Amino acid sequence: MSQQRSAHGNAAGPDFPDLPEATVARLPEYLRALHALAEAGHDVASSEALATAAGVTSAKLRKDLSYLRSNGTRGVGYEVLGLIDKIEHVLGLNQHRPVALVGVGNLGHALAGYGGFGSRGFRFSALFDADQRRVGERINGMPVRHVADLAPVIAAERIVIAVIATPAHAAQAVADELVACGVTSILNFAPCLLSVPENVDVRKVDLAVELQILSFHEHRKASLTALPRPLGPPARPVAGHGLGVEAVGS
Amino acid sequence: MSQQRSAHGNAAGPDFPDLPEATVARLPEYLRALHALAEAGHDVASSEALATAAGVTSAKLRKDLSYLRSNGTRGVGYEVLGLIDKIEHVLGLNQHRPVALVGVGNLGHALAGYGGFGSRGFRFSALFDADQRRVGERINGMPVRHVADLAPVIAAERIVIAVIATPAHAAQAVADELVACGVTSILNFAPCLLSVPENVDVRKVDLAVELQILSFHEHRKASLTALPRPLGPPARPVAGHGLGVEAVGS
DNA sequence: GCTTGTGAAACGTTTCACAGCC
DNA sequence: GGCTGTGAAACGTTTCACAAGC
Repeated sequence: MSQQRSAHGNAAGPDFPDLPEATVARLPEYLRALHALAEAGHDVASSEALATAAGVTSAKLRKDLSYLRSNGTRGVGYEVLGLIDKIEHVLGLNQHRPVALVGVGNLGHALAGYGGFGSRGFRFSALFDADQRRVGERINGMPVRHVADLAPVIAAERIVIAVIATPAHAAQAVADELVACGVTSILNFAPCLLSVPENVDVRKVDLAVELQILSFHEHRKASLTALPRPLGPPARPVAGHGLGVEAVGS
Repeated sequence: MSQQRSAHGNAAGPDFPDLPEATVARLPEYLRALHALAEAGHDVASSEALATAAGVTSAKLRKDLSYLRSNGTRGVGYEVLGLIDKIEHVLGLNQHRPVALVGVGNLGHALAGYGGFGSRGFRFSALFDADQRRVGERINGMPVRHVADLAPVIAAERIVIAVIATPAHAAQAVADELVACGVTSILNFAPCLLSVPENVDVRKVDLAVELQILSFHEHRKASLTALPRPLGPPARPVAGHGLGVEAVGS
Protein backbone atom coordinates (compact mmCIF):
# COMPACT_ATOMS: atom_id res chain seq x y z
CA MET A 1 0.00 0.00 0.00
CA SER A 2 1.02 3.57 0.33
CA GLN A 3 1.71 4.32 -3.22
CA GLN A 4 2.33 7.89 -4.01
CA ARG A 5 -0.93 9.39 -4.93
CA SER A 6 0.46 11.39 -7.80
CA ALA A 7 -0.96 14.83 -8.03
CA HIS A 8 -3.31 14.24 -10.91
CA GLY A 9 -6.45 16.24 -10.72
CA ASN A 10 -8.78 13.66 -12.11
CA ALA A 11 -6.63 12.93 -15.10
CA ALA A 12 -7.10 9.23 -14.52
CA GLY A 13 -8.58 7.28 -17.40
CA PRO A 14 -12.28 7.30 -18.10
CA ASP A 15 -12.30 3.96 -16.37
CA PHE A 16 -10.53 5.16 -13.41
CA PRO A 17 -12.08 6.87 -10.58
CA ASP A 18 -9.56 7.82 -8.01
CA LEU A 19 -10.96 5.97 -5.05
CA PRO A 20 -10.22 6.61 -1.41
CA GLU A 21 -8.17 3.77 0.02
CA ALA A 22 -10.83 2.96 2.59
CA THR A 23 -13.34 2.50 -0.21
CA VAL A 24 -11.02 0.22 -2.17
CA ALA A 25 -10.63 -1.97 0.88
CA ARG A 26 -14.38 -2.41 1.11
CA LEU A 27 -15.16 -3.15 -2.51
CA PRO A 28 -14.20 -6.82 -2.15
CA GLU A 29 -16.71 -7.17 0.67
CA TYR A 30 -19.41 -5.62 -1.44
CA LEU A 31 -18.54 -8.03 -4.18
CA ARG A 32 -18.90 -10.99 -1.87
CA ALA A 33 -22.20 -9.69 -0.55
CA LEU A 34 -23.48 -9.09 -4.08
CA HIS A 35 -22.60 -12.61 -5.14
CA ALA A 36 -24.46 -13.93 -2.12
CA LEU A 37 -27.50 -11.82 -2.99
CA ALA A 38 -27.37 -12.89 -6.61
CA GLU A 39 -27.26 -16.50 -5.56
CA ALA A 40 -30.25 -15.93 -3.33
CA GLY A 41 -32.16 -14.77 -6.37
CA HIS A 42 -32.21 -11.04 -5.84
CA ASP A 43 -31.68 -8.99 -8.92
CA VAL A 44 -32.00 -5.63 -7.25
CA ALA A 45 -30.84 -4.59 -3.80
CA SER A 46 -31.29 -1.39 -1.85
CA SER A 47 -28.31 0.25 -0.23
CA GLU A 48 -29.78 -0.83 3.06
CA ALA A 49 -29.98 -4.49 2.08
CA LEU A 50 -26.57 -4.55 0.50
CA ALA A 51 -25.00 -2.70 3.39
CA THR A 52 -26.43 -5.20 5.85
CA ALA A 53 -25.11 -8.08 3.80
CA ALA A 54 -21.69 -6.49 3.71
CA GLY A 55 -21.56 -5.39 7.31
CA VAL A 56 -21.43 -1.64 6.82
CA THR A 57 -23.84 1.26 7.11
CA SER A 58 -25.99 2.22 4.17
CA ALA A 59 -24.63 5.76 4.06
CA LYS A 60 -21.10 4.45 3.80
CA LEU A 61 -22.08 2.06 1.09
CA ARG A 62 -23.81 4.75 -0.94
CA LYS A 63 -20.88 7.09 -0.59
CA ASP A 64 -18.51 4.34 -1.67
CA LEU A 65 -20.60 3.46 -4.69
CA SER A 66 -20.94 7.09 -5.61
CA TYR A 67 -17.20 7.12 -6.35
CA LEU A 68 -17.84 4.53 -9.04
CA ARG A 69 -20.23 6.88 -10.79
CA SER A 70 -23.18 5.29 -9.17
CA ASN A 71 -25.77 3.46 -11.07
CA GLY A 72 -28.49 2.87 -8.60
CA THR A 73 -32.01 3.99 -9.34
CA ARG A 74 -33.72 6.15 -6.80
CA GLY A 75 -36.69 4.61 -5.14
CA VAL A 76 -35.48 1.19 -6.22
CA GLY A 77 -31.90 0.24 -5.50
CA TYR A 78 -28.93 -1.25 -7.31
CA GLU A 79 -29.04 -3.81 -10.06
CA VAL A 80 -27.08 -6.69 -8.60
CA LEU A 81 -25.42 -8.16 -11.67
CA GLY A 82 -24.58 -4.79 -13.09
CA LEU A 83 -22.93 -3.74 -9.90
CA ILE A 84 -20.93 -6.96 -9.73
CA ASP A 85 -19.62 -6.25 -13.19
CA LYS A 86 -18.72 -2.72 -12.35
CA ILE A 87 -16.85 -3.59 -9.18
CA GLU A 88 -15.03 -6.48 -10.82
CA HIS A 89 -14.00 -4.15 -13.56
CA VAL A 90 -12.74 -1.50 -11.19
CA LEU A 91 -10.76 -4.07 -9.24
CA GLY A 92 -9.31 -5.46 -12.43
CA LEU A 93 -10.69 -8.93 -11.85
CA ASN A 94 -11.96 -9.58 -15.32
CA GLN A 95 -8.66 -11.07 -16.30
CA HIS A 96 -8.16 -14.00 -13.95
CA ARG A 97 -4.80 -12.94 -12.66
CA PRO A 98 -2.02 -15.47 -12.32
CA VAL A 99 -0.36 -15.42 -8.93
CA ALA A 100 2.96 -16.88 -7.82
CA LEU A 101 3.36 -18.47 -4.41
CA VAL A 102 6.77 -18.73 -2.80
CA GLY A 103 7.15 -21.03 0.18
CA VAL A 104 5.22 -24.24 0.22
CA GLY A 105 5.59 -25.05 3.88
CA ASN A 106 2.80 -25.39 6.32
CA LEU A 107 0.89 -22.30 5.36
CA GLY A 108 1.92 -22.07 1.73
CA HIS A 109 0.80 -25.60 1.13
CA ALA A 110 -2.60 -24.79 2.55
CA LEU A 111 -2.94 -21.68 0.41
CA ALA A 112 -1.95 -23.55 -2.72
CA GLY A 113 -4.46 -26.25 -1.92
CA TYR A 114 -7.35 -23.93 -1.28
CA GLY A 115 -9.69 -24.03 -4.23
CA GLY A 116 -11.73 -20.95 -3.53
CA PHE A 117 -9.70 -18.38 -5.43
CA GLY A 118 -10.74 -19.23 -8.94
CA SER A 119 -14.17 -17.81 -8.39
CA ARG A 120 -12.71 -14.64 -6.96
CA GLY A 121 -10.42 -13.61 -9.75
CA PHE A 122 -7.17 -15.46 -9.14
CA ARG A 123 -5.33 -18.65 -9.72
CA PHE A 124 -1.99 -19.77 -8.42
CA SER A 125 -0.04 -20.48 -11.51
CA ALA A 126 3.41 -21.10 -10.10
CA LEU A 127 4.61 -22.57 -6.83
CA PHE A 128 8.16 -22.29 -5.53
CA ASP A 129 10.16 -23.54 -2.60
CA ALA A 130 13.80 -23.47 -1.61
CA ASP A 131 13.76 -27.01 -0.29
CA GLN A 132 14.83 -29.51 -2.93
CA ARG A 133 12.85 -32.24 -1.21
CA ARG A 134 9.66 -30.36 -1.92
CA VAL A 135 10.45 -29.63 -5.53
CA GLY A 136 8.52 -31.84 -7.89
CA GLU A 137 5.68 -32.42 -5.47
CA ARG A 138 2.32 -31.58 -7.00
CA ILE A 139 -0.36 -29.57 -5.22
CA ASN A 140 -3.72 -29.37 -6.90
CA GLY A 141 -1.96 -30.69 -9.96
CA MET A 142 0.63 -27.95 -9.95
CA PRO A 143 4.29 -28.79 -9.61
CA VAL A 144 6.44 -27.15 -6.98
CA ARG A 145 9.48 -25.59 -8.60
CA HIS A 146 12.77 -24.56 -7.12
CA VAL A 147 13.17 -20.88 -6.35
CA ALA A 148 16.11 -20.80 -8.71
CA ASP A 149 13.55 -21.00 -11.53
CA LEU A 150 11.66 -17.98 -10.32
CA ALA A 151 12.74 -15.57 -13.00
CA PRO A 152 11.97 -17.52 -16.17
CA VAL A 153 8.65 -18.84 -14.92
CA ILE A 154 7.41 -15.48 -13.71
CA ALA A 155 8.41 -13.87 -16.96
CA ALA A 156 6.81 -16.61 -19.05
CA GLU A 157 3.52 -16.47 -17.17
CA ARG A 158 3.56 -12.68 -16.99
CA ILE A 159 3.01 -12.76 -13.25
CA VAL A 160 2.87 -9.47 -11.40
CA ILE A 161 1.31 -10.55 -8.10
CA ALA A 162 3.06 -12.87 -5.69
CA VAL A 163 2.42 -14.33 -2.26
CA ILE A 164 5.30 -14.89 0.15
CA ALA A 165 4.75 -17.67 2.66
CA THR A 166 8.34 -18.39 3.60
CA PRO A 167 9.92 -18.12 7.04
CA ALA A 168 10.68 -14.55 8.03
CA HIS A 169 14.41 -14.86 7.54
CA ALA A 170 13.99 -15.73 3.88
CA ALA A 171 11.28 -13.24 3.00
CA GLN A 172 13.36 -10.20 2.13
CA ALA A 173 15.58 -12.10 -0.28
CA VAL A 174 12.56 -13.60 -1.96
CA ALA A 175 10.93 -10.19 -2.21
CA ASP A 176 14.05 -8.74 -3.80
CA GLU A 177 14.08 -11.47 -6.38
CA LEU A 178 10.39 -11.16 -7.13
CA VAL A 179 10.77 -7.44 -7.63
CA ALA A 180 13.72 -8.00 -9.93
CA CYS A 181 11.47 -10.30 -12.01
CA GLY A 182 8.88 -7.58 -12.43
CA VAL A 183 6.46 -8.39 -9.64
CA THR A 184 4.78 -5.22 -8.42
CA SER A 185 2.34 -6.50 -5.80
CA ILE A 186 3.24 -8.71 -2.89
CA LEU A 187 1.11 -10.31 -0.23
CA ASN A 188 3.41 -11.12 2.67
CA PHE A 189 2.58 -13.75 5.26
CA ALA A 190 6.02 -13.70 6.83
CA PRO A 191 6.14 -11.81 10.11
CA CYS A 192 8.62 -9.18 9.03
CA LEU A 193 8.85 -5.87 7.28
CA LEU A 194 9.68 -5.96 3.59
CA SER A 195 11.63 -3.19 2.00
CA VAL A 196 10.71 -2.68 -1.64
CA PRO A 197 10.90 0.07 -4.24
CA GLU A 198 8.11 2.56 -4.07
CA ASN A 199 6.30 1.33 -7.14
CA VAL A 200 5.69 -2.00 -5.45
CA ASP A 201 2.66 -2.55 -3.23
CA VAL A 202 2.97 -4.76 -0.22
CA ARG A 203 0.20 -6.01 1.99
CA LYS A 204 0.91 -8.02 5.06
CA VAL A 205 -1.11 -10.64 6.84
CA ASP A 206 0.11 -11.72 10.23
CA LEU A 207 -1.96 -14.07 12.31
CA ALA A 208 -0.15 -13.26 15.52
CA VAL A 209 -0.81 -9.58 15.01
CA GLU A 210 -4.51 -10.23 14.62
CA LEU A 211 -4.57 -12.29 17.78
CA GLN A 212 -2.66 -9.62 19.66
CA ILE A 213 -5.19 -7.00 18.65
CA LEU A 214 -7.98 -9.26 19.87
CA SER A 215 -6.02 -9.81 23.05
CA PHE A 216 -5.97 -6.09 23.67
CA HIS A 217 -9.72 -5.90 23.38
CA GLU A 218 -10.09 -8.89 25.68
CA HIS A 219 -7.84 -7.22 28.15
CA ARG A 220 -9.84 -4.05 27.96
CA LYS A 221 -13.16 -5.81 28.29
CA ALA A 222 -11.88 -7.72 31.29
CA SER A 223 -10.72 -4.56 32.98
CA LEU A 224 -14.08 -2.91 32.40
CA THR A 225 -16.19 -5.60 33.96
CA ALA A 226 -15.77 -5.77 37.67
CA LEU A 227 -15.92 -9.53 37.80
CA PRO A 228 -13.27 -11.49 35.97
CA ARG A 229 -15.64 -14.25 34.97
CA PRO A 230 -19.31 -14.32 35.71
CA LEU A 231 -20.34 -17.85 36.53
CA GLY A 232 -23.91 -17.78 35.41
CA PRO A 233 -24.97 -16.51 32.04
CA PRO A 234 -25.34 -12.76 32.47
CA ALA A 235 -27.28 -11.72 29.44
CA ARG A 236 -26.72 -13.32 26.14
CA PRO A 237 -28.38 -11.91 23.06
CA VAL A 238 -27.08 -14.94 21.32
CA ALA A 239 -29.66 -16.38 19.00
CA GLY A 240 -31.49 -13.87 16.96
CA HIS A 241 -30.14 -10.78 15.39
CA GLY A 242 -27.60 -9.13 17.51
CA LEU A 243 -26.32 -6.32 15.48
CA GLY A 244 -23.07 -7.66 14.24
CA VAL A 245 -20.01 -6.01 15.49
CA GLU A 246 -17.49 -5.84 12.80
CA ALA A 247 -13.94 -5.28 13.68
CA VAL A 248 -11.72 -3.23 11.52
CA GLY A 249 -9.76 -5.09 8.96
CA SER A 250 -6.06 -5.06 8.63
CA MET B 1 -15.34 -2.06 15.68
CA SER B 2 -18.16 0.19 15.04
CA GLN B 3 -19.96 -0.12 18.26
CA GLN B 4 -20.53 2.71 20.61
CA ARG B 5 -17.37 2.96 22.59
CA SER B 6 -19.53 3.47 25.62
CA ALA B 7 -18.66 6.95 26.59
CA HIS B 8 -15.56 5.62 28.23
CA GLY B 9 -16.62 6.84 31.58
CA ASN B 10 -14.28 4.41 33.20
CA ALA B 11 -11.44 6.39 34.58
CA ALA B 12 -9.30 4.02 32.60
CA GLY B 13 -7.85 1.67 35.12
CA PRO B 14 -4.36 2.58 36.13
CA ASP B 15 -3.44 0.04 33.53
CA PHE B 16 -5.65 1.26 30.90
CA PRO B 17 -5.03 4.05 28.58
CA ASP B 18 -7.85 4.43 26.14
CA LEU B 19 -5.95 3.97 22.92
CA PRO B 20 -7.01 5.02 19.44
CA GLU B 21 -7.81 1.96 17.37
CA ALA B 22 -5.14 2.83 14.83
CA THR B 23 -2.56 2.83 17.57
CA VAL B 24 -3.67 -0.53 18.92
CA ALA B 25 -3.28 -2.01 15.46
CA ARG B 26 0.31 -0.85 15.32
CA LEU B 27 1.48 -1.95 18.74
CA PRO B 28 2.06 -5.54 17.59
CA GLU B 29 4.37 -4.26 14.87
CA TYR B 30 6.31 -2.23 17.38
CA LEU B 31 6.59 -5.30 19.51
CA ARG B 32 8.02 -7.31 16.67
CA ALA B 33 10.46 -4.57 15.80
CA LEU B 34 11.53 -4.27 19.42
CA HIS B 35 12.19 -7.96 19.68
CA ALA B 36 14.31 -7.78 16.57
CA LEU B 37 16.27 -4.87 18.00
CA ALA B 38 16.74 -6.63 21.31
CA GLU B 39 18.03 -9.67 19.53
CA ALA B 40 20.43 -7.50 17.60
CA GLY B 41 21.84 -6.35 20.90
CA HIS B 42 20.39 -2.86 21.17
CA ASP B 43 19.20 -1.89 24.56
CA VAL B 44 18.08 1.58 23.63
CA ALA B 45 16.47 2.75 20.42
CA SER B 46 15.53 6.20 19.18
CA SER B 47 12.07 6.82 17.81
CA GLU B 48 13.70 7.11 14.42
CA ALA B 49 15.40 3.71 14.65
CA LEU B 50 12.36 1.97 16.03
CA ALA B 51 10.06 3.59 13.51
CA THR B 52 12.26 2.45 10.66
CA ALA B 53 12.30 -1.08 12.00
CA ALA B 54 8.54 -1.06 12.27
CA GLY B 55 7.82 0.63 8.96
CA VAL B 56 6.22 3.82 10.21
CA THR B 57 7.27 7.44 10.64
CA SER B 58 8.96 8.55 13.80
CA ALA B 59 6.30 11.14 14.57
CA LYS B 60 3.61 8.52 14.39
CA LEU B 61 5.57 6.20 16.60
CA ARG B 62 6.16 8.86 19.20
CA LYS B 63 2.53 9.87 19.23
CA ASP B 64 1.51 6.23 19.61
CA LEU B 65 3.88 5.66 22.47
CA SER B 66 2.78 8.85 24.13
CA TYR B 67 -0.62 7.23 24.68
CA LEU B 68 1.11 4.63 26.80
CA ARG B 69 2.40 7.33 29.11
CA SER B 70 5.68 7.40 27.38
CA ASN B 71 8.87 6.37 28.96
CA GLY B 72 11.48 7.46 26.52
CA THR B 73 14.29 9.73 27.66
CA ARG B 74 14.87 12.89 25.73
CA GLY B 75 18.14 13.05 23.97
CA VAL B 76 18.46 9.29 24.21
CA GLY B 77 15.55 7.14 23.12
CA TYR B 78 13.51 4.25 24.46
CA GLU B 79 14.75 1.45 26.62
CA VAL B 80 14.06 -1.61 24.50
CA LEU B 81 13.25 -4.22 27.12
CA GLY B 82 11.19 -1.83 29.17
CA LEU B 83 9.12 -0.91 26.19
CA ILE B 84 8.59 -4.54 25.27
CA ASP B 85 7.24 -5.15 28.74
CA LYS B 86 4.97 -2.18 28.59
CA ILE B 87 3.47 -3.05 25.24
CA GLU B 88 3.04 -6.69 26.16
CA HIS B 89 1.28 -5.61 29.26
CA VAL B 90 -1.03 -3.24 27.44
CA LEU B 91 -1.89 -5.93 24.92
CA GLY B 92 -2.54 -8.41 27.69
CA LEU B 93 0.09 -10.82 26.46
CA ASN B 94 1.65 -11.60 29.80
CA GLN B 95 -0.70 -14.45 30.31
CA HIS B 96 -0.08 -16.78 27.36
CA ARG B 97 -3.61 -16.92 26.18
CA PRO B 98 -5.16 -20.21 25.19
CA VAL B 99 -6.86 -20.13 21.81
CA ALA B 100 -9.35 -22.54 20.28
CA LEU B 101 -9.22 -23.41 16.61
CA VAL B 102 -12.30 -24.68 14.83
CA GLY B 103 -11.89 -26.27 11.43
CA VAL B 104 -8.82 -28.35 10.81
CA GLY B 105 -9.00 -28.47 7.04
CA ASN B 106 -6.42 -27.15 4.71
CA LEU B 107 -5.86 -23.83 6.37
CA GLY B 108 -6.73 -24.77 9.92
CA HIS B 109 -4.26 -27.60 9.82
CA ALA B 110 -1.53 -25.21 8.77
CA LEU B 111 -2.39 -22.75 11.51
CA ALA B 112 -2.39 -25.47 14.15
CA GLY B 113 0.94 -26.70 12.91
CA TYR B 114 2.64 -23.35 12.90
CA GLY B 115 4.93 -23.11 15.86
CA GLY B 116 5.52 -19.39 15.90
CA PHE B 117 2.71 -18.30 18.18
CA GLY B 118 4.15 -19.38 21.48
CA SER B 119 6.71 -16.64 21.38
CA ARG B 120 4.06 -14.11 20.58
CA GLY B 121 1.68 -14.67 23.41
CA PHE B 122 -0.60 -17.48 22.31
CA ARG B 123 -0.98 -21.19 22.12
CA PHE B 124 -3.63 -23.25 20.47
CA SER B 125 -5.00 -25.31 23.27
CA ALA B 126 -7.97 -26.95 21.62
CA LEU B 127 -8.63 -28.07 18.06
CA PHE B 128 -12.03 -28.97 16.69
CA ASP B 129 -13.49 -30.29 13.49
CA ALA B 130 -16.89 -31.47 12.38
CA ASP B 131 -15.49 -34.35 10.35
CA GLN B 132 -15.33 -37.57 12.37
CA ARG B 133 -12.50 -38.82 10.22
CA ARG B 134 -10.31 -36.01 11.44
CA VAL B 135 -11.18 -36.43 15.09
CA GLY B 136 -8.41 -38.10 17.01
CA GLU B 137 -5.69 -36.99 14.66
CA ARG B 138 -2.91 -35.21 16.47
CA ILE B 139 -1.33 -31.99 15.25
CA ASN B 140 1.75 -30.81 17.08
CA GLY B 141 0.80 -33.30 19.72
CA MET B 142 -2.69 -31.91 20.19
CA PRO B 143 -5.71 -34.06 19.53
CA VAL B 144 -8.44 -32.91 17.19
CA ARG B 145 -11.79 -33.08 18.94
CA HIS B 146 -15.28 -33.18 17.57
CA VAL B 147 -17.15 -29.89 17.57
CA ALA B 148 -19.76 -31.50 19.77
CA ASP B 149 -17.24 -31.23 22.58
CA LEU B 150 -16.75 -27.51 22.12
CA ALA B 151 -18.62 -26.35 25.19
CA PRO B 152 -16.98 -28.45 27.90
CA VAL B 153 -13.47 -28.02 26.57
CA ILE B 154 -13.74 -24.28 26.14
CA ALA B 155 -15.15 -23.91 29.61
CA ALA B 156 -12.49 -26.14 31.15
CA GLU B 157 -9.65 -24.31 29.48
CA ARG B 158 -11.20 -20.88 30.07
CA ILE B 159 -10.82 -20.00 26.44
CA VAL B 160 -12.10 -16.61 25.30
CA ILE B 161 -10.37 -16.28 21.93
CA ALA B 162 -11.15 -18.56 19.01
CA VAL B 163 -10.12 -18.90 15.40
CA ILE B 164 -12.65 -20.05 12.81
CA ALA B 165 -11.15 -21.80 9.81
CA THR B 166 -14.17 -23.68 8.57
CA PRO B 167 -15.87 -23.37 5.20
CA ALA B 168 -18.04 -20.28 4.94
CA HIS B 169 -21.31 -22.15 5.20
CA ALA B 170 -20.41 -23.51 8.62
CA ALA B 171 -18.89 -20.39 10.10
CA GLN B 172 -21.99 -18.68 11.49
CA ALA B 173 -23.15 -21.77 13.35
CA VAL B 174 -19.70 -22.24 14.82
CA ALA B 175 -19.58 -18.60 15.84
CA ASP B 176 -22.95 -18.87 17.56
CA GLU B 177 -21.77 -21.85 19.51
CA LEU B 178 -18.48 -20.25 20.47
CA VAL B 179 -20.30 -17.19 21.71
CA ALA B 180 -22.67 -19.34 23.71
CA CYS B 181 -19.62 -20.91 25.38
CA GLY B 182 -18.31 -17.54 26.44
CA VAL B 183 -15.89 -16.73 23.65
CA THR B 184 -15.69 -12.98 23.17
CA SER B 185 -13.04 -12.60 20.47
CA ILE B 186 -13.10 -14.34 17.13
CA LEU B 187 -10.63 -14.36 14.30
CA ASN B 188 -12.53 -15.41 11.20
CA PHE B 189 -10.83 -16.90 8.16
CA ALA B 190 -14.07 -17.91 6.48
CA PRO B 191 -15.08 -15.58 3.67
CA CYS B 192 -18.36 -14.46 5.17
CA LEU B 193 -19.81 -11.94 7.56
CA LEU B 194 -20.38 -13.13 11.10
CA SER B 195 -23.21 -11.78 13.13
CA VAL B 196 -22.42 -11.72 16.82
CA PRO B 197 -23.57 -9.87 19.94
CA GLU B 198 -22.03 -6.50 20.37
CA ASN B 199 -19.74 -7.48 23.20
CA VAL B 200 -17.91 -9.86 20.90
CA ASP B 201 -15.04 -8.67 18.74
CA VAL B 202 -14.56 -10.14 15.33
CA ARG B 203 -11.62 -9.70 13.05
CA LYS B 204 -11.61 -11.14 9.60
CA VAL B 205 -8.77 -12.30 7.42
CA ASP B 206 -9.62 -13.06 3.82
CA LEU B 207 -6.87 -13.90 1.42
CA ALA B 208 -8.98 -13.26 -1.64
CA VAL B 209 -9.84 -9.80 -0.36
CA GLU B 210 -6.16 -8.98 0.04
CA LEU B 211 -5.44 -10.15 -3.48
CA GLN B 212 -8.34 -8.14 -4.83
CA ILE B 213 -7.02 -5.00 -3.20
CA LEU B 214 -3.63 -5.65 -4.74
CA SER B 215 -5.34 -6.28 -8.05
CA PHE B 216 -6.91 -2.85 -7.88
CA HIS B 217 -3.55 -1.23 -7.42
CA GLU B 218 -2.10 -3.27 -10.26
CA HIS B 219 -4.96 -2.19 -12.42
CA ARG B 220 -4.42 1.41 -11.51
CA LYS B 221 -0.69 1.26 -12.04
CA ALA B 222 -1.23 -0.34 -15.44
CA SER B 223 -3.71 2.30 -16.48
CA LEU B 224 -1.41 5.08 -15.38
CA THR B 225 1.60 3.87 -17.30
CA ALA B 226 -0.46 3.01 -20.34
CA LEU B 227 -2.00 6.43 -20.57
CA PRO B 228 -0.14 9.30 -22.09
CA ARG B 229 1.03 11.48 -19.29
CA PRO B 230 -1.37 14.29 -18.72
CA LEU B 231 0.27 17.64 -18.89
CA GLY B 232 1.45 18.90 -15.60
CA PRO B 233 4.49 18.62 -13.40
CA PRO B 234 7.30 16.41 -14.67
CA ALA B 235 7.57 12.78 -13.93
CA ARG B 236 8.17 10.79 -10.78
CA PRO B 237 7.37 12.58 -7.59
CA VAL B 238 9.42 9.93 -5.90
CA ALA B 239 10.63 10.64 -2.46
CA GLY B 240 11.23 8.80 0.69
CA HIS B 241 13.59 6.02 1.43
CA GLY B 242 15.73 5.12 -1.50
CA LEU B 243 16.20 1.76 0.11
CA GLY B 244 15.57 -1.32 -1.87
CA VAL B 245 16.18 -2.61 -5.27
CA GLU B 246 15.40 -0.38 -8.12
CA ALA B 247 14.46 -2.89 -10.72
CA VAL B 248 11.58 -2.92 -13.09
CA GLY B 249 11.22 -5.76 -15.48
CA SER B 250 9.99 -5.33 -19.02
C1' DG C 1 -44.46 6.74 -1.10
C1' DC C 2 -39.33 5.07 -1.07
C1' DT C 3 -34.30 5.21 -2.16
C1' DT C 4 -30.28 7.27 -4.17
C1' DG C 5 -26.61 10.79 -4.38
C1' DT C 6 -24.19 14.31 -2.04
C1' DG C 7 -22.85 18.64 0.31
C1' DA C 8 -21.57 19.74 4.94
C1' DA C 9 -20.55 18.63 9.70
C1' DA C 10 -18.31 15.53 12.82
C1' DC C 11 -14.87 12.56 13.87
C1' DG C 12 -10.45 10.15 13.73
C1' DT C 13 -5.68 9.93 12.21
C1' DT C 14 -1.42 11.69 10.55
C1' DT C 15 1.86 15.18 9.99
C1' DC C 16 4.08 19.35 11.31
C1' DA C 17 6.95 21.97 14.07
C1' DC C 18 8.84 23.22 18.18
C1' DA C 19 9.08 23.60 23.31
C1' DG C 20 11.06 21.06 26.92
C1' DC C 21 14.38 18.08 28.69
C1' DC C 22 18.42 15.16 28.93
C1' DG D 1 23.44 18.70 20.25
C1' DG D 2 19.98 15.39 20.03
C1' DC D 3 15.66 13.36 21.01
C1' DT D 4 11.16 13.03 23.16
C1' DG D 5 6.44 14.68 23.95
C1' DT D 6 2.71 17.30 22.26
C1' DG D 7 -0.35 21.10 20.80
C1' DA D 8 -2.16 22.57 16.43
C1' DA D 9 -2.82 22.14 11.50
C1' DA D 10 -3.78 19.14 7.70
C1' DC D 11 -5.78 15.33 5.91
C1' DG D 12 -8.87 11.38 5.37
C1' DT D 13 -13.08 8.99 6.62
C1' DT D 14 -17.61 8.52 8.39
C1' DT D 15 -21.99 10.21 9.53
C1' DC D 16 -25.77 13.30 9.00
C1' DA D 17 -29.57 15.07 6.77
C1' DC D 18 -31.99 16.30 2.91
C1' DA D 19 -32.72 17.59 -1.99
C1' DA D 20 -33.37 15.14 -6.30
C1' DG D 21 -35.56 11.65 -8.71
C1' DC D 22 -38.00 7.31 -9.62
